[in-house]
Amino acid sequence: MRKLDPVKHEEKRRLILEAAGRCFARSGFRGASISDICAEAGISPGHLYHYFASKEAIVGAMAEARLEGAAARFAEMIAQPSAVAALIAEIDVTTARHGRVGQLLVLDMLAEAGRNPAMASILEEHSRGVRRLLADFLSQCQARGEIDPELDPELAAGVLLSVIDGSKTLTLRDPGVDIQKSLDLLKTLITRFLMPPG
Amino acid sequence: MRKLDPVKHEEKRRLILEAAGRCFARSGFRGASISDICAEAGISPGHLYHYFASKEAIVGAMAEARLEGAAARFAEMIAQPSAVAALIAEIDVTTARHGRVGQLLVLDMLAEAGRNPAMASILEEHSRGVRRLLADFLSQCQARGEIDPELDPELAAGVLLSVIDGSKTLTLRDPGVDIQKSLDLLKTLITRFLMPPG
Amino acid sequence: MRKLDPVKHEEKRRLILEAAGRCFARSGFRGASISDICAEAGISPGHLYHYFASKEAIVGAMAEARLEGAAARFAEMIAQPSAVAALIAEIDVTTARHGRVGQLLVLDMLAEAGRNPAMASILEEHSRGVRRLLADFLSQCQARGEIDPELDPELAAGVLLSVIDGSKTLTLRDPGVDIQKSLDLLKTLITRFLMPPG
Amino acid sequence: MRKLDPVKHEEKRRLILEAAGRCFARSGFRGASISDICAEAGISPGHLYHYFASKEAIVGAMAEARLEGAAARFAEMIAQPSAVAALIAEIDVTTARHGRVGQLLVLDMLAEAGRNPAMASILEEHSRGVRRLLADFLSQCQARGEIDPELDPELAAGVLLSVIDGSKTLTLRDPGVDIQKSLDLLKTLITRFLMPPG
DNA sequence: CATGAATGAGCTTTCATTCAT
DNA sequence: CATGAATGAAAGCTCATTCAT
Repeated sequence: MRKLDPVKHEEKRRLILEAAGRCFARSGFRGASISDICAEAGISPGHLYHYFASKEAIVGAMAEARLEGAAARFAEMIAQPSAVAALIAEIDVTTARHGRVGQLLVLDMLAEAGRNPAMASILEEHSRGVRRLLADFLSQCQARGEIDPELDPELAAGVLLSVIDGSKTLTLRDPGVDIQKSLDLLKTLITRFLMPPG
Repeated sequence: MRKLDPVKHEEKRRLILEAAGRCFARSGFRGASISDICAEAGISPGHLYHYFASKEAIVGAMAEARLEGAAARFAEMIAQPSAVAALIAEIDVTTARHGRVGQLLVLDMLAEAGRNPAMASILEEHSRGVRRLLADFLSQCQARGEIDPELDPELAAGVLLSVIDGSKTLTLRDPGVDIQKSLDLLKTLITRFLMPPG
Repeated sequence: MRKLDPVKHEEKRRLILEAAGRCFARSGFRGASISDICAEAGISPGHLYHYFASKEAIVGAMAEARLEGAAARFAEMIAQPSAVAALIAEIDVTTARHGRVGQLLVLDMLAEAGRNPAMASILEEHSRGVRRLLADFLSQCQARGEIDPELDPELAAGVLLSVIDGSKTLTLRDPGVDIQKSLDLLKTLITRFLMPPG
Repeated sequence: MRKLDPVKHEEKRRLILEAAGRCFARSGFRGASISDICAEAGISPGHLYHYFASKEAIVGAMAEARLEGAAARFAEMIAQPSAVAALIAEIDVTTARHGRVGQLLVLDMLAEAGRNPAMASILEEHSRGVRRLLADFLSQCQARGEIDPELDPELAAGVLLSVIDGSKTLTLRDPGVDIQKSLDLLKTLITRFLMPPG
C-alpha cells in the first residue's frame, strides 16, 4: 500500500537515460561526466546512484535503449512491400532523424565495443537481431525473385549493415558533400548489389 | 649551438607518435594518459612536452601521421593496372595490416572529428586528398571503359570510401563472421556498383 | 492517540541496536553505513531516524547497551563464591561468548572513546561501575583473607580490568596461539597477583 | 648523472608517513582523509600519489614504520641487565613517550587488524618478532634463576605483551586514575607473575 | 508508522601540465 | 636534452541526513 510506484522508478530511469544520451552524444562516453548527466537530468549526483550502480551501467543501459529503438524502427521499415526501398529508407531515416549526434553516438558505441566487453556483447546481440531480421527479409525477396538468388542472405545482411554503418561517415569526411546525392548513389549501389542478374 | 640536430628531433617526435599510436589504439584517445604514452615511449613527462605542446597536439600529429601513411598506401594501391582489384586490395590490406586495433583507431578518429574541430579538419583534409585520388582514378577507368560512365567520379569516390569505412565494423558487430567471405562479398558489391551496364 | 505502544517502540529500538551491533562488529563504527544497518534491521533509512537522531546516537546507544550487558554478566560472575575463579570466568566468557567480533567491538569502543567525548563518557561511566563492583568484591575477599590485604582495591580493580582488556589482543597478535593455554596462564598471573603473601 | 636522489625520495616518503601518523593518531585510520594528510604534510593530493599507491598503502607503511620503531626500542630495553625492570620500563616509556595519541594508534591498528588482512599480517609479523625477543629474554632469565622456571617462555611472552596492550586502556577507562600508581601496581603484578616460587 | 526519493558535501584517486634542477 | 617533483582541478562514487507521501 505504501510501496511506491515501480512505474515511477522506471520512468525516472528513462529520463536519466535520455539525459545521458544527450550528454554522450555531445561529449562522448568518456567526455561526459556524471556531473554533466546530473545537470542535464536535473538531479543530484548522489541521487543518480539510486537508479544506476555506476557510470558503466548508465552507458550500457543507454546503449541498449538506443539500439532497441533502432531495431524497432528497422523492423517497421522492412515490413514495407518494396524491397530495396525499405533498406534505402532506413539509411535516410537514420541520417535524418537523429542527424549528426545520433551518428556520433553509434561511432562511439562501435569504438567502445572494441575495448569494453560489456558494450561489445550489447552491440553483438543487437546486431545479431537486426541481421537476422534483414537476412529473413532478403530470403523472402529471393523467394519472390526480387533479388539475386545466389547471394547468401546472412552474409549479404552483414555486408549491407556495414554499408549503412559506413554511410554515417559521409558528412564527417566531407561536410560539404551533397548528402542527398550521396544517399541516392548509395541506393544505386545497394540496388545493383542485390539486383538479380541479367 | 643548441639545435645540434633537427633531424634527431624529428626522429624523436616520430618515435613518440608511434608510441602514442599504440596507446591510443589500445585505450582510445581519452583512455590513454600522458603517463601511458611516456612509459610506452620510454621518456619522462617533462621531456615529452619538449616535443609536443599538449595532449591534443599529440593526438593531432598522430592522426596526421597515420592518415598520411594510409593515403600513401592507398596511392600505391591504385597505381596498379586493374581497377576494382586495387580498391578491393585496399580493404584487404587495411583489415589485415593493422587488424582490430587499427580499425578502432579509425573509429576513434571519426568520432573525435565529430566533436573536435582540430581533428575534423585533419580528417577532412586527408579525406579530400584520398577522395581526389580515387575520383581521378575512377575517371581514368571510365575513360578506358572499365566502369560505368554514368557515375559521378567525386560522389562515387565518397561513397566507396564510406563503404570502406563501414567494412571496419564487420567483425565488431559479429566477431564470429567469416571475414574473408564477407570481404569477398564486399568486392562483389563494389564490382557490381562500378561495372558498366549491359 | 498516536503513541499506541511505547513498549513496541522500545522493542524496535532494541532490534535496531542489535542490527547495528552486528554491523559495527563486522565493519567498525565508521565502516558500517546507515544503509548497512537499515538492511540488517530490515527497515528504511527514513524510518530509522524515527528511532535515533543520528548515527552517533546509534553508536552511543549501542555502546551503552553492550556495556550494560557486559556489566550485568560481570555482576553475576563475581556473585559466585570463589574469588579468582570468578574473574577468570569473566575472561573465558567474554572470549567465548562473542568471539573475535565482540572483541573487535570493544577495541573500537576504546579507540573511539579516545577521540569522541560522548563515547568517552559512556565508557568511563560503565568502567566506573564495573570497577566499583570489582573493588568491592576485592575488599570482601581481603576481609575473608583470600587475597593480599596490602593491595589497594580500587587500583587493583583498574589494573585487573586492563589485563582483561589486554587479553582481547592475544589472538589478534598471534592467530596461531593456543588460546586456552594462554588464558590458563593469565589465570595463573591473576592468582599470583592477588594471592596473599607467604 | 641526472637521476635524482633516491635518498630524497625515501626522505619525502618518511615525512609523509610522519604526517600521516599524526593525522591517524588524531582522527583514526578512517577518520583521517587524504586531504588531511596532504595538508599536514604540506603537499598536494596529486603529489601524494607519487609516493604511495593508495591510502591503504600509506596505512600499511605507516603501521610498519611505527611498529618497527617500537620493536627497536623494545630490543634496547631488554638488553638491560635487570629483568623485570626492563619490562616495566617498556610500559613506562610507551606510555610516556607517545602519550595518549600513540596509544590510540595502537588500538586502531589492533582493531584494523581484525578486519583488514594487510594490517593483520603486518601486526602478526611484528608481534612474532617482539614475542621471540621477549621469550628468549625470559629463557635467559630462567637460566639465571631470576624467574619461575616452570613458565613456558613463549606463552608467557604472549601474555606479558597482552598485559602491556591492556595497560593502554587504563587512562581511557578512568581519566582520573593515578597512572603512576597504576603502573607501579602493574609492575608488582608482573613481578609476582614471573618471580620464582618460594 | 513507514517508505524511498532526494540532497550535497566529501571521499579517494587520476591526470594534463609546469618547473626547478 | 632530460628528469621527476609538484600542482590542482576534476573525476566517479558514498553516505548521513531530510522530506514528501
